[in-house]
Amino acid sequence: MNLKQLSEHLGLSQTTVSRALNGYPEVSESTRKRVQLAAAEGNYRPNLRAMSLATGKAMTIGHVIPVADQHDVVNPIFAEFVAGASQVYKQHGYELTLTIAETRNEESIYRSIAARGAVDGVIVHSPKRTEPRLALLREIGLPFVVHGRVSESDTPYNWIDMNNRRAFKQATQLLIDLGHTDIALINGDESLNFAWLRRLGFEDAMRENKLPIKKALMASADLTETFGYQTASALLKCSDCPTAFLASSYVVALGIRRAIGQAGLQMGKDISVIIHDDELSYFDNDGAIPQFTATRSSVREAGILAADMLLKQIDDPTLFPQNTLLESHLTMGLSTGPAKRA
Amino acid sequence: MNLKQLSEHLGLSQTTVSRALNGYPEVSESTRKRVQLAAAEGNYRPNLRAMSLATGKAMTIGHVIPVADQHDVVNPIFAEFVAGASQVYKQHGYELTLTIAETRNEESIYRSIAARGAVDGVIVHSPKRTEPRLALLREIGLPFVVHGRVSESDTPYNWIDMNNRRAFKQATQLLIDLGHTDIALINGDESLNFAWLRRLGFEDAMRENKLPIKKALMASADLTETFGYQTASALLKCSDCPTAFLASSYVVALGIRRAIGQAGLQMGKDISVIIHDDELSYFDNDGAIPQFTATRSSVREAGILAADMLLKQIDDPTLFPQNTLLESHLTMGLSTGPAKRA
DNA sequence: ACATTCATCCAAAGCGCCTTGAATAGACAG
DNA sequence: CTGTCTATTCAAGGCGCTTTGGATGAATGT
Repeated sequence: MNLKQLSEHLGLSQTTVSRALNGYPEVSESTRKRVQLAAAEGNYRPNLRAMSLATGKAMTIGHVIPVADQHDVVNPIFAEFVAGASQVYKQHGYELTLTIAETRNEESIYRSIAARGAVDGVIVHSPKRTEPRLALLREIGLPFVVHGRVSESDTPYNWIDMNNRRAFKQATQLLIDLGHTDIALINGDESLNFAWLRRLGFEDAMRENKLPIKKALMASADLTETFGYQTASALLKCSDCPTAFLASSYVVALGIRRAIGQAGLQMGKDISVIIHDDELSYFDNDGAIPQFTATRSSVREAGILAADMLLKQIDDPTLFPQNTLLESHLTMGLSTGPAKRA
Repeated sequence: MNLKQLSEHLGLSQTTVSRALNGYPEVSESTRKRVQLAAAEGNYRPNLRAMSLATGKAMTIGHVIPVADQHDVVNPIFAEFVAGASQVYKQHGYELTLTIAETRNEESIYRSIAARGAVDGVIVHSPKRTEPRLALLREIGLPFVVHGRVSESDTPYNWIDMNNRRAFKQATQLLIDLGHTDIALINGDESLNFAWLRRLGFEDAMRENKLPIKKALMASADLTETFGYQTASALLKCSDCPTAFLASSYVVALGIRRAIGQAGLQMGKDISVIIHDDELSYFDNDGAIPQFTATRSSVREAGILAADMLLKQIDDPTLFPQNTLLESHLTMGLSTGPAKRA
């Protein structure tokens, strides 16, 4: 069932039917009713392609997920973020297309997306400390919202981010207050800005408390369970072991916990751990007392807000770029305790 | 830059330019070269919407992810599956759109997708034991591939699945061979077919070995860490505790491991655990000896195969439905050992 | 009675592409 | 030199929708 058929069926012109369905005022209420009824009966849905060709709007948002190569780790937070964003899109009649972009093709992929008219805007995931994508997207003229910030950018742009620096400063301070001085930071890839900011937050706190920042206690890589395990295992064997760990994700903390257990130590007693918890739905770090002390921030919520921001920007391109900085909540769990003096 | 502009720039008709770029033979090689060069220079990409309107093909595949409600758990395997599938789509010039469908709207969502002409086919995720979606999609006439099988379906359809029943039978047998008789099954939601089949596999082995199947040792729910922890904790307190666990996912096994540790027991010594491992990239259950004994099957690989199957089906709609049954590999890890007699 | 307004509705153009059917020109055969 | 092929190229229509610019008739005002 398409517009033509529907209009013939009703004995009306395509114009009138289209207007009736799209809420234009130049249609009498009685015919509008009639049209709506017939459309519902015939299960009529305007063809998205035709519509978008006619209006010039794609009614689609692109999510571009960067990976180093095809076999790279897929960051588990994407699914959760996208789950949030997609709610918003659905409400506004938008579709969501997903593109996995290898870093080396990134530019051509963005250009292609734009030139093909496939999307009205994109969400930029996993920004690096310096982001060539911003300039690229501006040049192309494609509206975008970054999930995360870019440290080194002068020109304003849309972003939504969690206050990584503050969260990790706060978490570090808590560990220091508990008496820990040798704190290890198991961080994400520090060429990514979120990880970089977390490190700065960590260093902020250490410096303010006049504690030495030891390179040996900092590691940075993809946040896999194995990375957490191996790094923590090694650190727990060294001469002056850390008494506390700061973990950049739940997953990596699982590895740390494994290492602690294997070393015959007890988490929350011998060794303290604080994680950043993105509140992934299958790791509900919850219950009466959460197992991990954590800085928490819902990445699904971030997805909702980012989608909202992007649609607003598309709706009104003259809008000045928006920013949203989410604060995390520090919640006490079972994984922290006072430092044991060596 | 669109076709018209490009053709005017070249002093050719749109027909010729279009044909030159799409590889039709009615164009001299010299002009084809000229056109290709100009297209590359002008960064010309055919507008996807116009193309799809003209050809009637959307050049897009839909992935529809069912959830119970908006706040539901997002299964972590989707991201990995999609990562695989998207490789294939890219190679063939297809886009991928993602839709999260609440079960209660499912029918209208599929109908809407089809009527809007937004996709050429869909991947059906998370099939239940009985699937109204199959009949629906057939009625609509939308090509589809199911990731998983539906137990109760007479009519053939495209699917790709892992041999869940066999995998769990095999895993159970291994535990039995190690001397375990009280084996707990921590399974996914058994209204979903994969979980149902795993249960059948488990029961197959128990029955063949004349061991009692105890309802009290079987649990079924969303595969979260907490579910694993709580269930295992409870089971380890009961009078006749299980000496082994069969876990339907890595995540749920993490919870089980936590419970075991907390009970003062040792995994692989006091209690054995076998998991099914979907080989998620951030849980590389690998190394010299994997931490978990597991039946393994790459869900990313499944995504690749499913996408391939779907594109073939779209390419030739007369094709008889294809099936692929993947076998899992049982690999020994640190989490299993001989049963300790009580 | 005539001009003017207003509420409805419609015909047709256009979005950017592909594709059918035809035209043109050069090559070749008779 | 004319007729027939073949190789190239083109004009125009159509995909399904929105939207511009009327058209129509009834209602209103003078």
